[in-house]
Amino acid sequence: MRFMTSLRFIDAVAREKSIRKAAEKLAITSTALNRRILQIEDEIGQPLFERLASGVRLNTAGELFVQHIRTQTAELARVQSQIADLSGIRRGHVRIASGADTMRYFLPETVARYRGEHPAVTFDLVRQSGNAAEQALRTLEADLALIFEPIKSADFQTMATARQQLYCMMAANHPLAKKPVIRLRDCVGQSAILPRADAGLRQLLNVGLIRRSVELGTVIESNSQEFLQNYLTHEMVISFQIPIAMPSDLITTPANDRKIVARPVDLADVPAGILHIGQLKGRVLPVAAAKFLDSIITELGARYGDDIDQ
Amino acid sequence: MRFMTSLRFIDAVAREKSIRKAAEKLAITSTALNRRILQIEDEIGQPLFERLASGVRLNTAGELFVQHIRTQTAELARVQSQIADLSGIRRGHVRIASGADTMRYFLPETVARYRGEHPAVTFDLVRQSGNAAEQALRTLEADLALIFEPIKSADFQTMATARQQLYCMMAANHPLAKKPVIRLRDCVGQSAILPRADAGLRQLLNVGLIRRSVELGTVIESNSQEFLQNYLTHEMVISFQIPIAMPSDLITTPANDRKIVARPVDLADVPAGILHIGQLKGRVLPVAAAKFLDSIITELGARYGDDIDQ
DNA sequence: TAATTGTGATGCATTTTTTGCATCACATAG
DNA sequence: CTATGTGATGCAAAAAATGCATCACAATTA
Repeated sequence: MRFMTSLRFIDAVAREKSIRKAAEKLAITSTALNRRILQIEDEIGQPLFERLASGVRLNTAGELFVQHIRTQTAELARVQSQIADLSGIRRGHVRIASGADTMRYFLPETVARYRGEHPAVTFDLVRQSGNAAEQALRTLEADLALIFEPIKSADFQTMATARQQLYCMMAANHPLAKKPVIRLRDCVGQSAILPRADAGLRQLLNVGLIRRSVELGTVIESNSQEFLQNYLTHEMVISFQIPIAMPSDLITTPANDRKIVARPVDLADVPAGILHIGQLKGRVLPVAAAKFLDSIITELGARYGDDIDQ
Repeated sequence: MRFMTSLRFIDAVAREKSIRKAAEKLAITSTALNRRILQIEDEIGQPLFERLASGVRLNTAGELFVQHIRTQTAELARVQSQIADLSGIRRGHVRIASGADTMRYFLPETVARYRGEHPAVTFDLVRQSGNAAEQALRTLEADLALIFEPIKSADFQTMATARQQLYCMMAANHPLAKKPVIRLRDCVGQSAILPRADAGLRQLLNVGLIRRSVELGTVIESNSQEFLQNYLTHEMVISFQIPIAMPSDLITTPANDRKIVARPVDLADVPAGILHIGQLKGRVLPVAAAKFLDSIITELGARYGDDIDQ
């Protein structure tokens, strides 16, 4: 959209906090970019950026204007998506910010199914922390966010939730694998490998551990779920995971021919955590994004049945 | 705002339903305008207008896009107004659609007072029927509307109301002028000059006349309030008016040195009508318009005290 | 303290885009 | 069938945007 060029440029400068850096990203010279900004400032009647020795920074007027640019950009995308839908073929671009949990299996499967029906819809999938995902909704860099506990921003509008019971994971020949349900006291003295403290799952687990006065032998911490899962076959350790971050058949299929098994942790020890699917409060999503949200909710319903809300 | 040019042009074409006519209004050639439209349509990926022999007409996609243009334009005005307010001097432009009642004395006085405090704010005051005023809010051609009974659109968000008792007006030497309060039965057989049937006041009066089975000798109908008022000094007739459409001192000042007097009609005969002040539902007004709305409410409060709501 | 590095701003020539004129193709009304 | 209106298009002129070279300034580094 040609008429959005100047606005896009200003948004880029605001994000980069530097005209030269933004110019590089936009593949134009700083001269041209600088001129466009000066022109808009001239039209507005006052500067939008403070000029510092190290670059630029939005002033109050700039904050207001950039906010306007971002909402208008999102609105335009919505209208375009709506117009494209008129022709029968759904087009559009859906931007999702999510934690690592859903990036493993759930989103690949759900996106693939949706794209099977609507090949003209493209996706951006950004893995980031819950805080960053909420922030991405606010700056309109993302349309949807999937966040596993906790939600901090008042701007987050939950459109659906899924209760996720904690599962204990281990090698199939691990002693605990014989139990159908794991109690935390069973884990006393076990070596454990855990996600780092900033993960929602870790916080959920910690609360349970403290309540039951159980201490784990935490031998490894990692923010890579793949590392945690693949390590289980190399050492007799336990780990924890929520269903949505596990291969879809790991819980349902008998464990005969599996190297890794998952056993539920008793809900009395650790209550189910909540996966929140939501958007920026008050925003009207583009058709493509709104329909993909429907897909997510349908898929969650098929998987977790009664554990879905809204 | 340079970046709005193409959008403004499209809006103009949509309103004129003709590229050549719009081009003339915009003071450019139809060639240039036509090219801009083709370019936007190309970027959108499908046409926005149907080409007819007599001009052009928005198709469904165009309707959506033009709606977007109008909200975006209004939003931009809001942000600009907000930015201007940061510098201490309030700037902006307020567009008001209103019936004739408030255009006579109320709006001139209220606008003048507001401009006394904020000379950098400019105004558009468009006198039109209630229906047209509501339509102007919807197409974002107006920020505020003042409508005296009835409100028809669900998109109209009432921000304040003022109860307006009906007054009977006549020459000071008219027999009815001796009564402090007029009953409808007093008017039987009197010659009356009335506003035309599309005015809210006329509808209000009609309901009372039917209920009390009173028939007036309607000798003149006119949609010019000035005509009605000024005619009172030339013939022994009565007319009706609401306070907001009368000079501010007509009711309060003793009638000794007046040629025309106003007497309230008993509320038991004709209930008070409601003057609605409102905006398009859900819209966030520019600072200048929002503050002027405050001025209106303050002014109504000063005049009519307890008869104000919200 | 002086040199270096990084920033945004600006004059000028070049490139790109927009505009206007003339004209076409088409539909409708007389 | 003609006259009048419509939007579309080729081409040259006008206007706008861009890139290069360079300036002025501030912060950092030697």
